[in-house]
Amino acid sequence: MAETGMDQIDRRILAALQTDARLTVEKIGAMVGLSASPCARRIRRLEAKGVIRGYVAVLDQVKAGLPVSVFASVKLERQREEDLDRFAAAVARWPEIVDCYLMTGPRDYLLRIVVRDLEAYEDFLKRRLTRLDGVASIESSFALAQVKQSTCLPLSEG
Amino acid sequence: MAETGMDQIDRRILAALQTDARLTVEKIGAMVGLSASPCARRIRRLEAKGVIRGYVAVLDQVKAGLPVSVFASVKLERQREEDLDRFAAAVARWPEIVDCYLMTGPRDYLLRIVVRDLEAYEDFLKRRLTRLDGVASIESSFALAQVKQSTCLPLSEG
DNA sequence: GCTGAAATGCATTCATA
DNA sequence: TATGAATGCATTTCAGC
Repeated sequence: MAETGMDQIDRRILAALQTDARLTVEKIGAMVGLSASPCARRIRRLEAKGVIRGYVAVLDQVKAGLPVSVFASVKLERQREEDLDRFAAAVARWPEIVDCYLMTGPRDYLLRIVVRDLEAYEDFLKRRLTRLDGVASIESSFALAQVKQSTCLPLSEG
Repeated sequence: MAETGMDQIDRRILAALQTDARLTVEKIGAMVGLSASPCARRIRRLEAKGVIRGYVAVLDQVKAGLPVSVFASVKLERQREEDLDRFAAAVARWPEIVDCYLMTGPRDYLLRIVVRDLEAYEDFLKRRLTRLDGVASIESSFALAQVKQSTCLPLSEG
């Protein structure tokens, strides 16, 4: 099992920051039963250990003018390390791909691609994904709506 | 096409905040060619319009002790509004489900579920998902690795 | 490792153009 | 609608326990 070295207070601090990163250390401290300075120290330590990767603004996809999410599952012709590396490099390069997972099972990757409309997706598919060396097949599924997007991992224990 | 009412400066501010929400308004202003106060005003306006949903801490799933992501595609027995609503309510209730999309095609929902290990997933499946009324079938695919997780939407134009 | 107080630095507000 | 100065507040640091 993975040892995280965190106690219950750390997890409660993380839960608070995953909900609202603008909370003051004083308020977070009050939530977890600590005063400001030790609370700040714990947060710095979680940052230094890399548990906290960063702080970001979360946008509304629709209001930002990018309402369409497409899930594309990709199968490669070969799964040698160099094939995987080349695919990962392309994925990192293209901002339309917002999420990418290496998967078990018959399909190698699952991507989430964010675009303005279906025409933009067609364009991305034709000019980018299908032109990439080593891609054997792509299956696209379209999201009609985002039912839930949580920024909080389920940290109840550890 | 969706009218966002944003100009190029707004988009560049959003790009900066999606990368690092801790940037000072002064630095963001410098990036986009504005001084602190008008830059702050634009940010408040984007918050008020709901383009910016909030500010959150992003965690490293592995270092937080929750290394496993499972994608589950769910098919319901019926797709009446009340069936969809009931499913959405359950999804909102369960913190293990971090993402949920209503999909086109033969499968109704795509979920991402985050757990500590496969045993925890089995537990979640048996005690929660499969027990939910109206669920016809569930197909699970496991992520071996997270190749990319971007917090930035591709805002290049709009 | 926590507390509480003092100091630093940033965001916000306001007067001005 | 932008600027720049002044105010107010959060974070950080430090002395003490």
